[in-house]
Amino acid sequence: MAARGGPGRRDRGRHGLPPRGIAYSLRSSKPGLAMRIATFNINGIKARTEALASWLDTATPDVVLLQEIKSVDDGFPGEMFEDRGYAVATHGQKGFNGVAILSKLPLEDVTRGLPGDDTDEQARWIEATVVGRTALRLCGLYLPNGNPAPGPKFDYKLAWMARMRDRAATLLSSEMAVVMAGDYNVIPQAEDAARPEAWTEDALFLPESRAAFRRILNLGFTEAFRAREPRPGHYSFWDYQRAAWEKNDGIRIDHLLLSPQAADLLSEAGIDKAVRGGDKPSDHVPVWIELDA
DNA sequence: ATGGCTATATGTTATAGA
Repeated sequence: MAARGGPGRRDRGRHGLPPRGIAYSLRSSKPGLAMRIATFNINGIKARTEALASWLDTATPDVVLLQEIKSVDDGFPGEMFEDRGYAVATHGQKGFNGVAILSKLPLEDVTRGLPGDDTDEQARWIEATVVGRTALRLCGLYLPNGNPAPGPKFDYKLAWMARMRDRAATLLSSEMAVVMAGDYNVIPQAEDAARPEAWTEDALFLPESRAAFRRILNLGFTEAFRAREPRPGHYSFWDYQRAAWEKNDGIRIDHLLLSPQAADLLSEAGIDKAVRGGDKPSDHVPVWIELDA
């Protein structure tokens, strides 16, 4: 039987960490070695500032991609997060939509808006690069709901997904590690809903929406949570109505898609379900991954 | 059940969400 640890073990200093300057990858899940990246549709930053701050203090993510800040850039309480050591980038809009990124590492090369339609005024896409052991391109997205379907809102959803596919293909060709995370407003499979029969006519579950989602995945992305957890019954959204939370009548629509270079670094994925039971909760909860990055 | 809550701004009503 081979000794545990293998080559390189003797090079590690105290705490099992490699000495500074050693560049080999650690396939370890030790706390502090992984970068934790979360997506969270907070449903209004003004109403959720306290709940978000307390979740940050508990979960201590390195990066958070926020959706539905429902605020203009100037109205975003960035100081509250800067005080906690986060760099902040926002792409806001008055009243609804709006995305933001919080990061313990500096945010570089921030871009706002999904390419492909200069007439699209809706704030649903933001990108930035963070550099830890490797450079990581982060994309935060709030994909259109699309209801009622059929109709112009559903057409907008499908057109937006086609634009996202183009952007995703461009990012893949860069060969960077890429994380595209957010509220996709797509239930990928029946096992991602407690009552799939209730969603058959809904834009979140119509075959066209699911096919468009698969077309993006099929470029070569890995859906992180499903890659780590094959079993059904895990949700990220529970409606405020009809006692959906109390009945666990949820759907899984918040996802993190990883390019091959990012998927190779994936060590953990999870859903912070308990957040839904807190004070003044969003109707979504955080979904997160850990990367050895 | 024809959206039964919730958040925001357009603000004692409308719009959007999923």
